[in-house]
Amino acid sequence: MISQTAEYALRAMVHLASCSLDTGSQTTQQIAEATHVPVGYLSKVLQALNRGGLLTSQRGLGGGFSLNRAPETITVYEIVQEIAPVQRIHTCPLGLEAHQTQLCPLHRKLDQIAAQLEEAYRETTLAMLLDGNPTVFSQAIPSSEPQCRALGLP
Amino acid sequence: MISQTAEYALRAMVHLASCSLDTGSQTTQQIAEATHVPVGYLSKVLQALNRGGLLTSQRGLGGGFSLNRAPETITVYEIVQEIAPVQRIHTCPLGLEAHQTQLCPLHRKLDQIAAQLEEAYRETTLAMLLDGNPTVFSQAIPSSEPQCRALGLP
DNA sequence: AGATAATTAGATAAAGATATCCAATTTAGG
DNA sequence: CCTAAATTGGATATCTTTATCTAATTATCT
Repeated sequence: MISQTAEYALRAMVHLASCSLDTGSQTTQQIAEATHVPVGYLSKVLQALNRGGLLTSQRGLGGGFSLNRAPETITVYEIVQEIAPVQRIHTCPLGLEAHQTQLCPLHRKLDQIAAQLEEAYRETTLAMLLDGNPTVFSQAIPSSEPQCRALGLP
Repeated sequence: MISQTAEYALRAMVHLASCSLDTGSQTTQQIAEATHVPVGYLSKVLQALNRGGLLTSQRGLGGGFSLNRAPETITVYEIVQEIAPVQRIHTCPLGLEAHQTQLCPLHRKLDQIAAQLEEAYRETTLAMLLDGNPTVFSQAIPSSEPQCRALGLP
């Protein structure tokens, strides 16, 4: 349903959302360890999210990535759309002239379903994906390892 | 949202459904021309649908493929499931022990959306994808070229 | 039985998604 | 101003999906 790359992007964004309350920015390394995503690949994904205006990046010592807006205002739709957009069917995949004005029933239905999928993504904000229990985000972290509290990592 | 292969499978099934009323079976060649799918590749797709019990095949002279059941009883879900199943999320993609019993909010939500997608496929039968107007299927075809009336081809 | 038409199966090629690695650039701090 | 830390970008490798081609098998009709 969603590509591996989009899954990585969502993990990273949820993690950054969970960090946005206390810590400032996170390095690619930290995000990679917290979300179990290959660091080299994650780097590309974060760059794409940055270009899309969802993140802000800071180079140099003490730099890293952080959310550009509040988690309540960022939707799954925006993230997915930046990485691997939902393919709507606006013109006939067979390239038929006759179907340019109106798609055949099959493609009309498939596009309806794609629209429904888009809608589901649009309705979901990052804030909704943080663990409901607020204490989870305020309690101290015993380990020195990078954590992903939103994903509930040990 | 759906793979190219699944799209091909759906086209072929809709075409066969539209043919199921008058003509009997259709050869791979005929289906390929009607649906604009590469014939060599379509062959593999039809084999898969056949193994899945959605089609019946007949070898030899006068053979070909035809639907195994009535179009009203075959759903898009069955077809998609045979070719490129919707990936539900039952276990944590990160392989975390702690998430085996309960997924984190992100993956819970993604699975909910996958379930909604499955449901949309389940609700759609092949019969619904035939052109609503019954006259389309009873009128004579002027050309000698293979036709795809369900897809509204010229 | 033989010829023809059709599916089946295997090997292989091309394209796109996923992943890795390394050099270049930027920035903060001593 | 120099060093360490961090992002950025380019080149490249691997895997999966998509697609092609060819030989083998099966079935029908004359």
